[in-house]
Amino acid sequence: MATDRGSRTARGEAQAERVVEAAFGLIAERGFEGLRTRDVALRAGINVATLHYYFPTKEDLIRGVVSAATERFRTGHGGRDADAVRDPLAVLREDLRIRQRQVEESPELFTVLLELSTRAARDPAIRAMMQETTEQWRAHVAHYLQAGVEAGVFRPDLDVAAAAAHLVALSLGWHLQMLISPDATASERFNAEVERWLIGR
Amino acid sequence: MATDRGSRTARGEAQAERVVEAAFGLIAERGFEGLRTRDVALRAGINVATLHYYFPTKEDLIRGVVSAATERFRTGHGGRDADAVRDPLAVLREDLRIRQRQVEESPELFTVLLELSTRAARDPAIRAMMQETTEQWRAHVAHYLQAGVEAGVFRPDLDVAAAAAHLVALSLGWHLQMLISPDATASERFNAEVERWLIGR
Amino acid sequence: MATDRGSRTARGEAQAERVVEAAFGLIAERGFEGLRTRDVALRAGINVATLHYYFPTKEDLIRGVVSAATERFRTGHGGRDADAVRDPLAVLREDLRIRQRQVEESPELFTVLLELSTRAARDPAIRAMMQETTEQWRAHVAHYLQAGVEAGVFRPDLDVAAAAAHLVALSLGWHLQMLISPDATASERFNAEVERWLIGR
Amino acid sequence: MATDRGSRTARGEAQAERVVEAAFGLIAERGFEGLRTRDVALRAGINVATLHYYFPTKEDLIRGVVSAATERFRTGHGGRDADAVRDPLAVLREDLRIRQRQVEESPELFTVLLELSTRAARDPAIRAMMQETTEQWRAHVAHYLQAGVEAGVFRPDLDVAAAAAHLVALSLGWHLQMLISPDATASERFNAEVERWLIGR
DNA sequence: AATGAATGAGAGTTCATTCAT
DNA sequence: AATGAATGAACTCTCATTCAT
Repeated sequence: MATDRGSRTARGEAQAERVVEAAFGLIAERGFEGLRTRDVALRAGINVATLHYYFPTKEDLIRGVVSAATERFRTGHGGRDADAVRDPLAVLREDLRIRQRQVEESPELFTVLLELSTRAARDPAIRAMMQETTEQWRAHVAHYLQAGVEAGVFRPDLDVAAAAAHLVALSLGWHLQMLISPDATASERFNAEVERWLIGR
Repeated sequence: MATDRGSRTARGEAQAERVVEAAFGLIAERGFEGLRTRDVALRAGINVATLHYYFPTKEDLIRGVVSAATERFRTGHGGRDADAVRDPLAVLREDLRIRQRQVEESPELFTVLLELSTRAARDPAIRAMMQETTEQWRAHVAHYLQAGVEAGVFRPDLDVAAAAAHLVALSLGWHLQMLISPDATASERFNAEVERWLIGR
Repeated sequence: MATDRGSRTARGEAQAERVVEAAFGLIAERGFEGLRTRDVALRAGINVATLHYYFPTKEDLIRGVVSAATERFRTGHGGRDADAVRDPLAVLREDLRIRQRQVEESPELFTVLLELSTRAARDPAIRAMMQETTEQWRAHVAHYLQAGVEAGVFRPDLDVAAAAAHLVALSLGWHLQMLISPDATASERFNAEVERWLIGR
Repeated sequence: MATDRGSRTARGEAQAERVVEAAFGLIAERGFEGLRTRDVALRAGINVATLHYYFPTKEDLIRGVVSAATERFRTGHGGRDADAVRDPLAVLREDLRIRQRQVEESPELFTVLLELSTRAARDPAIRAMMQETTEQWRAHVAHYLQAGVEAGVFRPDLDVAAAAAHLVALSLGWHLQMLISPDATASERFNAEVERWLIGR
């Protein structure tokens, strides 16, 4: 689903994904500046011309990477908890834990997302894709924060909307920090402080 | 002080700064990918060869930009309040307000800092410069948070270190969000929520 | 008869002609430089690989176009008047009129022939085909000019061979002119002058 | 004068001309299709990058060639006979002879001009340059034809404008013919016939 | 201190052609 | 008879950098 060329064989689809995967890895390693179509093709085990067969321009390829990266990120927040939230605090903890694990297990995802963010400022197509992702995330957070307030688990005076935005920004900023100072603060104390804030003691 | 070539005439110094300024602007507009020495020289009103006289390599120029950007950023947090903090809450508010104003008045600064962050992950020299900056910032925040706790303005159980890291990450994440969704949440409600968190009602 | 692959089914023949037709159109529109097998295939409604089934190489395809173009051109000069010419002046006028109409109705033919001419200088195979065409044309003109001289319609001292070559060159040059200055001179006055020249009043 | 970059050293100017010269030669040899910037640079004794320093795009280079070719062609028709024409018939003969010599001595000029003509149909900038050239040529011919009519050397009923266009087209067509059939008709008989036409016996 | 000219080493993209199916 | 996929070889153009002046 990286791109949506109407006619593409199952095999072709797999190839395209392999290409995106290769590009993803290279962006993680060398950033956007260091992204060379030739290297992507090499890593994907194909010829540059073949790469262009799947992604006519480098821009298209990058869009494919954005699509893959945001989708991969999305799987982080469970998503389909559209209705009831039994234990809001547990969900919050799980959420923080998932993010933590994601950063530890696949830090490249965040490196890439950060690279993409700088592009988002200039490329409307990318911006739209990333906006949708953060919006979903914020909505997800707001959902269980609201449930927590109603259940009396979180502070009754919590500004849910602001807090959700706050949490999202916090996560983003945390990851950004990690790029600059990989040896950052202990996350346990950090998370504990977040809980105290939301619970209000 | 943009760069530290010991020997440079006053006029030369001014030229070098003009060049860094030009590079800064171009990074803000087009990102790192779009940075061309030729364009920098053009904007600075000189010849490319002349640019290379001042900055032998592009890397040198970028280092100059990092240095200028971090310095410009540093002026944000008052800095010289090394000792007493009369009114911690006022300082917090002032701090949040300053950041807000900075984003509004010179958003390029953050765009550039974000670009630099992606580089920091790969370039130790840049990383060191950026680490120092965020470290100073965190120390500054921790300083007045501590004062606030001691003065009984903030929650007595506040984990000052974690909260300081939290606030810095929050700011960074907020700016990052702005790049993706320029039409962000109302900052007043956001700030109010931050205060409630720190004060604990 | 576009190409001469002995064995080709009726359907295959039709396909091949459709391909040549497409190539012809594209040469007219974009010239030789702009001729891409992919585009030809697209316009012919088939796949590039299929095109190569009919025309193994691009060169083969071009030869097919030459063949089609010269044949189409040939239909211009009546041709089979091998023996008697009743009214030489009428034939001349008809000839000039036919050329005029051809240019107006299908200018692409001349555009393509011109493109082919530049190739003829370098490709002996093409040169041979084009030589034959112009030679036939010249012979046809010489035929009725001779008849006209004998019938006393044209000047008795007319150098028939030279005049025939003259007329052919004139037509070619005229078309060439049209490419450069599409808004050319009125053809009536032009034709009248040609008549005066041949008749000698 | 190939291009008109405001600031260019005498040496730079010479280089640019050498490049155009090289391109001219290659077009003559291989046509437009065979024109490769790398080969042009090689023949001019410079690096491809240097070529692009003088001519940012291939299109620019081609325009340079057009400019050089038309200028070179223009020197054929004496030009500055703006006023009196003593001996129109002599001028005509001289004109025909000059063209003949030009074709013999530098046939590439015509090969190139023909290549350019096909481009003229698609590129307005080139078309304009070529139109101006043929227009000047036609005006020059008309000038001495008119003088000849007035002097009683040429037929009194000669349609000067049509005849001038006729002569220009004739020359163009003649050269075109030469590309297709290099072993063309004897030019003396051809020229004699032209004279008879204009003189009217 | 400054610049026009020059360049090596790519970069992205194109294209005729081939091959497995 | 037809096609999606694949490729080698090239092509135009770019860019940081150098050098002579």
